Amino acid sequence: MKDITPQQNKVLNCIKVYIKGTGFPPTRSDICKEMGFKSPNSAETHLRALEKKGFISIASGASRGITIIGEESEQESGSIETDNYPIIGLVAAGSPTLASENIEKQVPCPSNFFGSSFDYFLRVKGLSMKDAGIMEDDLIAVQKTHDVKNGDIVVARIDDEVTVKYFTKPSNDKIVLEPANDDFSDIEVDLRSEEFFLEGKYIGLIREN
Amino acid sequence: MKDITPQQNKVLNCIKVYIKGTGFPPTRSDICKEMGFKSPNSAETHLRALEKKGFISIASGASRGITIIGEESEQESGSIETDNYPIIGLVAAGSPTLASENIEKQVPCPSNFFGSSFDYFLRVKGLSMKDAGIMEDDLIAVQKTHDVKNGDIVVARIDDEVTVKYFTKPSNDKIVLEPANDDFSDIEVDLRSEEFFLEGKYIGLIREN
DNA sequence: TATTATACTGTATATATATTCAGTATAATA
DNA sequence: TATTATACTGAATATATATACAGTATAATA
Repeated sequence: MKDITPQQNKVLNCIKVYIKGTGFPPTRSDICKEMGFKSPNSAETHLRALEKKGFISIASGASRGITIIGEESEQESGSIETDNYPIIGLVAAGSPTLASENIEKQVPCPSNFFGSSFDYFLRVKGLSMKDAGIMEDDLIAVQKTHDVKNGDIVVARIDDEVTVKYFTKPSNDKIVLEPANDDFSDIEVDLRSEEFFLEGKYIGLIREN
Repeated sequence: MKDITPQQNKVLNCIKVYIKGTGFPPTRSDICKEMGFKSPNSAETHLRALEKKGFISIASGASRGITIIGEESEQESGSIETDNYPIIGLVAAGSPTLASENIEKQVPCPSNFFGSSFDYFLRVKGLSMKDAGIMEDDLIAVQKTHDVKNGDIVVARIDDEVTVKYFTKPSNDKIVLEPANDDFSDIEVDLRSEEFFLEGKYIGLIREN
């Protein structure tokens, strides 16, 4: 990061203030108004200088395409590593992808909250794991992994159907998914004929009341 | 804040994800690409609906003039209001005091994690609330309050015994504490003869596996 | 001394973008 | 039944905006 000049610093600051105030970056013209410039090119050259020095990035062709770089780590002393984790709706059919249209919202959560790391929250539908204390609309923290043991609670996909169950693999070509509710029956998967995909492992649970 | 439709929620999230990724809001066209729309007017009408319902504001005439409303903490890059909350062991006898000898450990947690604010975590002992999905060793977030309604799950103390149960107050001098497990019976408290203290209200739950 | 970076004004323009208008269709509501 | 909200396609357009080009001027390098 090269040295910033006082004037460039003013411009950079004016951009930050603008974003804080409006939620989106300024145009060249906006910067002119804020700084008192009379030509949009004044803003342009400052932006290019700031870009060259690594303080901002400019999306080519896009309007208001200014991104402030390196402002993530403004953490106070003693603050904890917090990340945003997406909540994904457990749709009956289809993979719980991280595509934006499936994301209910992002929630902040300390990354080591459940001991093990995890990748996303899945909103539970149905009561098939009721006796394990997993209720409808609970959020389960899911770690994307294939490393599961017998007895683990897993998120699995069978023929586009996503489900949360106890995992057991009694033989090499067979997997049994066991619910924790007498009203439901075991799901037996023959790996020779059926498609089975392990989405991940249950790490922890959150219930918002 | 009126009800949001699932599709509008998807659009709102797509905007949030876009801002998170780029640092500036999307254009109508950007939203179309993300959502798979073929007409910019699809994005436009969704934006106007979201604006009408108070989820966003739209700056007239400005490009990318979308501001997410009511997400202040997430707006500021990275820093989320995180507090340390004590975990208190639910000992059979005695009040769940915040005295240091009762504090198992402090856990970091965003202060608005469960919607409502809360004061401490209580580690659950026993299975009396099993059918409500509250299992042994779960952590329940407790808000110190006396403002409870019939049907709320509360943390109560009767003669030095602390318990978690459903709360009902059928008459002015009687309180019934109902377990969520057929193996346990209701606790009826006669306020004229017995000591009853309401420690707080159940706000949410965390399970570390 | 020539070159480069800084710091501007002023004009021009291609295009990125918001926004309106005209439709179609479905479900919910009054 | 008429109306409103939702959920889209498709086309058209005024303007908001990035960006290039032509200058001027000063200070700091090499």
